[in-house]
Amino acid sequence: MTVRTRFAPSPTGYLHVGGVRTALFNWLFARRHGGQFILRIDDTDAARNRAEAVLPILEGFSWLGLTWDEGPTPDGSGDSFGPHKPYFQSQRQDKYLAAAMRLLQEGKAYPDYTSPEEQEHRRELAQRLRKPYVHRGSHRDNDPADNVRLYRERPAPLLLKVPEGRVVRFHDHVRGLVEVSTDTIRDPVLLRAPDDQGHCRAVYAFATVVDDIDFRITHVIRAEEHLTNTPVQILIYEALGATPPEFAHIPLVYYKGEKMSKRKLPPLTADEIARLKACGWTEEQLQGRDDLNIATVAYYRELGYLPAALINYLVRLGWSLDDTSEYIPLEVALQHFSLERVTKAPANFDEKKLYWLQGEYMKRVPPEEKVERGLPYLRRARLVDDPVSPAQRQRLLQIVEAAGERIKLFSDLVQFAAPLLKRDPDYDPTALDKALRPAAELLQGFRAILAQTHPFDAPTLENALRMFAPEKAPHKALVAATRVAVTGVTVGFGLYETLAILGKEEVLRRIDLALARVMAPSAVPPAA
RNA sequence: GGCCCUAUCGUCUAGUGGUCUAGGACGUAGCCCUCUCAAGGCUAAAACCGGGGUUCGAAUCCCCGUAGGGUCACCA
Repeated sequence: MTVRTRFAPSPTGYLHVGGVRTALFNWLFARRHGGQFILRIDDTDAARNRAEAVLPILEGFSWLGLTWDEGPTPDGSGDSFGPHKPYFQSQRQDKYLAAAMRLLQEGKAYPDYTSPEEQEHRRELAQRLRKPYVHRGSHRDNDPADNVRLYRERPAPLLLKVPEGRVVRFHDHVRGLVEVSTDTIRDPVLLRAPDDQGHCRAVYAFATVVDDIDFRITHVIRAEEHLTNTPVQILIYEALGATPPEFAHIPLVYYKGEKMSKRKLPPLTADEIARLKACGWTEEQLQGRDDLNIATVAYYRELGYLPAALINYLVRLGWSLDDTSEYIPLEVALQHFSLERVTKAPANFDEKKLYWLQGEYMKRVPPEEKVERGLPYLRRARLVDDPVSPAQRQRLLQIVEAAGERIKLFSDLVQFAAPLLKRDPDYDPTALDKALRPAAELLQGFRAILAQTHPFDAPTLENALRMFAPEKAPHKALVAATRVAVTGVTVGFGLYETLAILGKEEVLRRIDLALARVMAPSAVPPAA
């Protein structure tokens, strides 16, 4: 039997990194065993059933390269592809209904007419007696035929009849043997009470089992929060006469010691907002993007992370290849992934480590690609024309090559290119004061040398500067002063490369500009 | 509260009774390299939750605590 796994997100409008990790484990497991990975949209809850909320999830998967063999079409139109379509639960209600009716006729399910007030009352009573409340509905022991008739006349929540006095056992691939007494399991709701249109829609726990049987899912790999759900589902499998799949419950992803929840998304810190702004976003634009968040895939995509780095980070979160490997490209993970090496304890999401891995992957990206993928950020920051001229592209390539490993994120291109692409440098007052002013005369002297330098390339320039200021201290001072003069700031990639890229004319112009600022400070009266 | 799960450096992890004076990585600190910043090199600080067993021997097995978490929906 070929392995078939699935990931079943509900359409929330964004892709959560915790969800991606779960999906990734499913994907890896299926691919490793030459099986299929299926995507299904769990939208049984009408309130969450928004077509436009599916697309960001599909786009996220496509961006990450996690391809699915069956499921929704990638365009988010609501269509599906694959032998068991449709793959939207909202489009499969007839199947749930049919399955539920079968259980009703067989006496394995029954309508429950217990009022919510009565249920609440019983719950309170049980609480007072310090006993767990295990709900059993009103018509549990009726004759099945009577129940069928009754249900037709007066629909109500349809409940599964949980067998009493039994122990449900299953072997979890991560947790080991799990055992639960059925006496602690309430009769679960299969079908809801009729809604305004009279439809009795399936509840997730039921729909998921019907679908997993239908789709021939062999391994259910999901987050640990579903662990206590599993015995109930096994009971549903049994009632439906199906063999339950294998289960593996992987630990949750935490953030700062708490579950990285879809509901309570941590707000962006000032630092994170600043990083987004550095990508060219404005405050107003960010207001409307509540999907940009340390917990969403969109956030990392926006900042200019590589999908491969995110994938590598996520696969290492709760799984290890061996005792030393950290850099684990997808192909390698694919060859070695096993559920046996999945950890049991929850894992904290560490942005710093993700950032480091990103750097490792970025080292292997060719300069041309860095330019290409940095372009959207440059456009947003209005640093390049659209479309980019060949000359501009050439200059960007020089910048990328000079910046080298300093470019960790594609969005970093903005910060390295901006000082060179802007008309005039934005002079940082502190830098001007500290680095330029004390070395102004030195710089003036060096300016004359620069005017004579031929050719205006990095090695020649370095030579020229070293000849002009051979002593260590003046050398350092001159480098700092020149850097501030031509870029406005104290940090950046190699000075000689910077000068060469700028070209002689522009360098001289900028030096004059800077010198004018510091040479005539007395002319500017202090602000009143 | 009931049921269930988990527990090694700040963080991610290796470790499946002796090779553990516990290994790797991120992060942190220091030094080196150096025109600043990155990158790189070297070094350092840093952990087996507590208590009982079992055993010649326990991070590893068992029990009890403790702490954290999940779940108890006509949410998924």
